Amino acid sequence: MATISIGALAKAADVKVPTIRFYEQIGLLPPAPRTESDRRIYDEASVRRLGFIKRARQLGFPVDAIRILLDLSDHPDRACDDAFSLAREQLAAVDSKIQQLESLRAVLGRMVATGCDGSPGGCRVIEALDQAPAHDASTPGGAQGALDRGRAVIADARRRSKRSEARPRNEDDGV
Amino acid sequence: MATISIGALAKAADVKVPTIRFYEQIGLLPPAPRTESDRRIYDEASVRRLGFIKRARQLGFPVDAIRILLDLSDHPDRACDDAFSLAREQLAAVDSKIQQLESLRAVLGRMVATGCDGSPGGCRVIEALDQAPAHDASTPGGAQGALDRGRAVIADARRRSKRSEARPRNEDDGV
DNA sequence: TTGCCTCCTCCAGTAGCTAGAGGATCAAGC
DNA sequence: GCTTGATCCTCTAGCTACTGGAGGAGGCAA
Repeated sequence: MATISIGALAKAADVKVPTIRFYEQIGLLPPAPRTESDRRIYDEASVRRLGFIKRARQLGFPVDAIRILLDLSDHPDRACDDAFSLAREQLAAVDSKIQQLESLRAVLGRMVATGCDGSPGGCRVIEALDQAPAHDASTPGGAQGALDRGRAVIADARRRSKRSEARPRNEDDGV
Repeated sequence: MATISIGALAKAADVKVPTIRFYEQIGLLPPAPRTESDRRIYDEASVRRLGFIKRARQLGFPVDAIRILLDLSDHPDRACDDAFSLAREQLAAVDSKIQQLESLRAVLGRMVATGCDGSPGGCRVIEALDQAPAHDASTPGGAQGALDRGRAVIADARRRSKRSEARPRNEDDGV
């Protein structure tokens, strides 16, 4: 049977050598048989398996999911419900990431679109970060809520400090 | 001046306590002054600064970018070109991430849409991962190229092994 | 005083690799 | 046979941006 080295496998599957060792370490790839001089040897099946892993990673499947997918791939007789629910989950995760990123893009787009007039103290980007809630369509009680909470906490502290002294030690006094 | 504890600051800015210490550690927040019993004390400015950081993080700015943004925010007299190019870069990064995710979604969508007929050995998800290039519109010489490379490397190894013996030691022989 | 809460520092862990140190082995050319 | 450069080995640490826990000290109300 034709065997190849780890470097050749890396080239064949377009994956870095340390990544292959890493996959072996975390159990995605089985421990490779070794030569007498302790070098890993692989074959065609290894290329296929590593390719499988790489494609799954490209699709964003987390390692734990890939473990299950590999297991299912090794046992094609089993029902494939698990594979389908993993794919569905992954699809849902990708969908929600896209939505999040699109609302980010809207905010960033507005920031950038307002333009920079070069006037001192008038940077829209900084201004936006200073004041605006970043995006809270999805987070009830989000940024604005945080601002309110902030003010409430500070006011509270102010009230308390009138009654009992806080005795702060700041950077001025010695060290 | 009203001062608050780290816990109160955390609540005010809706950030976890260890995160605040972490931000201090990496220099996003200045070292907080301490009480006599070594507890950190904060004020309204801290709430604003932490809010600034939080909003920037929500927009996906990396920490290094936030460092620059904070610096610009501290010196409003400076030109804000840097802030704008950071925002533009971030917008571009978000855009490209969205594009990548959308092509992923297409592949995953096809996987899921073909449905599972429950027949053994016929799982479309596994099949797709086994064979199909995941998505290589953006990567010239991507998955298909890798398959070809794989075959070439294996063929090469086969040829070589005919000439010089490879003497592999596999799991069977002792140990 | 008791008990609970918050705070402190330090360390380890998360995901998925990637890079480097320091050393062994291999293949090719002379 | 010897040298040279490529490749391989293990082990460790680093990356991002936090998060959680251990073990101990301080603060506050009843």
